[in-house]
Amino acid sequence: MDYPKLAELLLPNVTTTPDFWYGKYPRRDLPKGAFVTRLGPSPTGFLHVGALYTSLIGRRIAHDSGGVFIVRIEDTDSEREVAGARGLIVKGLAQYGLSPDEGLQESVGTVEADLKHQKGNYGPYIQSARKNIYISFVKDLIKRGLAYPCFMTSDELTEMRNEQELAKVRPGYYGKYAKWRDASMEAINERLASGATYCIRLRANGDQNKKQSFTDEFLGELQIPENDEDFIILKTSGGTTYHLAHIVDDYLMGTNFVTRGEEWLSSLPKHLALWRAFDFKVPKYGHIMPINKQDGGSVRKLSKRKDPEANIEMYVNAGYPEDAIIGYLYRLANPSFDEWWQSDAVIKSKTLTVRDFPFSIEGLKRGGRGPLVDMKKLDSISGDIVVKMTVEDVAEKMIAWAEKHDPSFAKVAKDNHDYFTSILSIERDTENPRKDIVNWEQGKGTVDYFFDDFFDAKKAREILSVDITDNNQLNTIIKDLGQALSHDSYYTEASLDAWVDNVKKLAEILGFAVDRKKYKETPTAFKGDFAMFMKIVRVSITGREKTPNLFYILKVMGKDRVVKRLAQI
RNA sequence: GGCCCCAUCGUCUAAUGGUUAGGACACGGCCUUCUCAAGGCUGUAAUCCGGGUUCGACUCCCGGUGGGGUCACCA
Repeated sequence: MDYPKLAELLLPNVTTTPDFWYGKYPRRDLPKGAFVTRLGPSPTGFLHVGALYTSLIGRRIAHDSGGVFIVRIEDTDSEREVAGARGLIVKGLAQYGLSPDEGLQESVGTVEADLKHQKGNYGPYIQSARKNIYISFVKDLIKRGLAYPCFMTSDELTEMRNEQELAKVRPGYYGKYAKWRDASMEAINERLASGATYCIRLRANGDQNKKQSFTDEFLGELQIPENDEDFIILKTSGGTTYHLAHIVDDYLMGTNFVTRGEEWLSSLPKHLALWRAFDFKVPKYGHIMPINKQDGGSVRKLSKRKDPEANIEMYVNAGYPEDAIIGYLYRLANPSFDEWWQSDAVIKSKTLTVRDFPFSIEGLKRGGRGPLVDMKKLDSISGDIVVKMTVEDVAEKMIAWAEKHDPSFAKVAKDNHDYFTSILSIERDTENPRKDIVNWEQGKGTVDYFFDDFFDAKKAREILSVDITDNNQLNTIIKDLGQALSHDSYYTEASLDAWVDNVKKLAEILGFAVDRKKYKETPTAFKGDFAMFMKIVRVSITGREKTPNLFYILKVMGKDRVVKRLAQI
């Protein structure tokens, strides 16, 4: 068989050769040990948490080594492409501070338009714009007898698979099932003349039963079979498949450390075969275990379709600070995060953030099992992050969140900005600050009652009625309370202790026992206790049973508001 | 089903032949206390099963079992 002739016959218009592209994309001049990594998202929907996770790891490996992090849009399957998805990817990465060194910086619409917003000398960074590159390499493979056309129709393929299933053999286009592998020029010409369409397959030279040892940077040494499958590298449509694009792009772009999801592990033999077919140096590979979720009795990969946790949008909507997500993902990548995060150096530092975590590739080397999402752990990390933020920062972020998700709250918080910050300041600048805000949505719920618009007098009455069933008695207590709390002393007391003494006196006057010991000895006497008195004060001015210390609440709310609320009950 | 990978508290994991099997989150108790949060102290809780090898096994070997991934002209 005259392979060069076959190549010309099949792809007469392709005049560029691999050599041309090698000249156009020279080898990178990087410091020794520098890694070039990349994310290859396909624009099929929202930005997946797994993509964020993979980016974080890949980007960190590149930057820690003085290398480059690339984002290449992998849109070789036009049918699955979702409009606007490129924008979601670019924006999402930027929001989490994971923008690439090379790749799209912005997505404005069409591929052509987006290409004007890319950075880097190894582009285009959108695969659909690289077709002419791929085709040169495909032609080269045909010319060297390493690839050939296959005219099998999808019906024929299905039939073949059925036969294989019946015969209980491995399905696929390999060995004796590779019908067009050794077809004669005559047979090919005949099909071509009849106008038949075809795809291009790699001529495999491996043996499925032979194992090769491969060292994955994260998973360690693996035994993987050789590739014996004549897989497709160029589809009938003329588009390339992922496999071919992966090798051509990563070679040309100088990727020397491929970080990708573990689901790719099983196609590694194909990729190895391709690197060898081109005689390229095989880069390092690190396969990342997927983030899993407990679903009933079983565990499965976080699903784009079924799991809201997979969509970063969910975390944005709930108002988690970006750093909380980053911290959580770091913790998934390197469990040593916990130790670092809780070290004195970090706790006492005002400037250290999760971004300063000393990430290590070593920390990724663990059992080949993906972690389960743990929202409680996320909350714990997030709470730590929020408590480290300044009050102004918290106020600003919460308002920004509320403007999108709770406009009425955003308005009162903005209109009463000073009041809002003093609310958020409660028990904050102490040695052990309150850590009760985990995200803006939940945080809003812990402070909204300070605003009259969110104070529920009816609810307050309901709660109190449970303890004090006699309406007249309750009215009397509240009336007395209103009168007493119209004195400035309850709002101006400097120390907590003095304030408590003052309030205890008031409780006694209103007929409540203030001797705590007595209450402890006879718990049933609770109703007459100081604690009960405080509960009445708390509920009647906040509508809540759980709030920060009343000493601070009175101070922040001020006399007028407190008295007004007591009158409403 | 074939192939590949994996197996320590509920979860994430530490301990690479000798530890009372450690930590974090979650959960319980106590302290503090006007409730909550925070904080301090503290508790419950794990080496999948069965065989070897060894003076000694979470650790090494074999076999089960269980879980995950993957088997496209999708990435």
